Amino acid sequence: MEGDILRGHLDLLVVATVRGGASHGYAVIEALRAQSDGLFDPPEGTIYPVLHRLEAAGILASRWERPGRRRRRVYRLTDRGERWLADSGERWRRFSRGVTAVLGGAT
Amino acid sequence: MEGDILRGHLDLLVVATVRGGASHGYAVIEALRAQSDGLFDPPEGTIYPVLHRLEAAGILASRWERPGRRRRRVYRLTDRGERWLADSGERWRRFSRGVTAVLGGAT
DNA sequence: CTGTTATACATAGCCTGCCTATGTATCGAT
DNA sequence: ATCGATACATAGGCAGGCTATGTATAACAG
Repeated sequence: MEGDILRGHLDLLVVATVRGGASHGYAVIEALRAQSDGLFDPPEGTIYPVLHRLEAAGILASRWERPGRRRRRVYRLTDRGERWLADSGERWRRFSRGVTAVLGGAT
Repeated sequence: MEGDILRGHLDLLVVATVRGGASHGYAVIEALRAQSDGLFDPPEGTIYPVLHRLEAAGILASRWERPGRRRRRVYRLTDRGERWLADSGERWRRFSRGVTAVLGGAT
């Protein structure tokens, strides 16, 4: 990956993939890779702690499932998570506009 | 400011402002604040180490100036810095497209 | 049936880099 | 004289993404 470029934006990406249908940790990783066309490919050691943190913050909620014999922790957005996602999306757009403005015609 | 949201992108922003005419550290801070419409307002303790790091990396070069009696460290882009800026601008656009793609219609 | 790969989770510890706090010095305005 | 703005610098805190490692189940190749 490209350094720590996700720093500060990873929570948003993870919540967005859960919102978009990625129900458990492993699926989040695959969704990020697929939807970013291979650009984002975070290791498991990055994603699982993020999911725990987001659950502790009340943004996600989880329950265990076992579709075969293998267990999965399945996540969904809480109401608070929905609001958080909307706010964070707006924050991202502001940030992105800010960077673009600073870059200006320079590049 | 909004947490560590600049993490991983600050070097790009600083180099872009120098490229855009901000010749010394204090001016970089003001340029970032002005050009981002107040969104980015990094403290001096953030910017000066960045400038030192960028100079050590051969991206910027500096010399001392004293327009009055007060000294300034005046920066310019090296040739390598010009190339680095072009590459980093491209990296930023890829990153931005990636995030937008992951957000999808979700927000 | 054994080894390898994919699926699925988890945590300890490292390291980067942005921030807070603090210090120095010059200059204009009050 | 004092305060704010200008201008530089560095030490130390700390969040968070990454590496490394460990567990377990399933599928498939040879």
